[in-house]
Amino acid sequence: MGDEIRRNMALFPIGIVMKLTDLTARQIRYYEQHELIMPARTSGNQRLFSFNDVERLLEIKALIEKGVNIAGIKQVLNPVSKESEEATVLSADSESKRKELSDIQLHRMLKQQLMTGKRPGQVSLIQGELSRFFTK
DNA sequence: ATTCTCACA
DNA sequence: TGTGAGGA
Repeated sequence: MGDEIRRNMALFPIGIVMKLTDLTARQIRYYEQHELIMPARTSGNQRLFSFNDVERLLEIKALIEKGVNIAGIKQVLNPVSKESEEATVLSADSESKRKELSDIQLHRMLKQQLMTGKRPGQVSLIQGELSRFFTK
């Protein structure tokens, strides 16, 4: 896994990212404020995005179109803690561990469903069951 | 020509 | 989220 450096290499300015993602500069900056992305900066304070940032923005865009809000996206997309999920499980006691585990499984299922765009007839699950995560 | 931050007749 | 101001 070595070309991860290439994918995380800051390359393009916001103008190009706008065309690549069909998002407005406003939206891109807004998502950054909410820590959904954290692009690099040039010495002149200009944002520089990597391939990963762009892909991430595309995922965010997809989720927003699915009707998911920032809080929800934070749950589904969490690069800020790839191992925090497991850490949560490891640091939990037997009883809460069972709960945390089911949460993580549900978490992954929801992500898969939202990203894969499955089950057209159960959009209610996205607003109902998912709200459980948004609120808490 | 581009992007940045801030603020809202 | 849009949009315009004012600066880099």
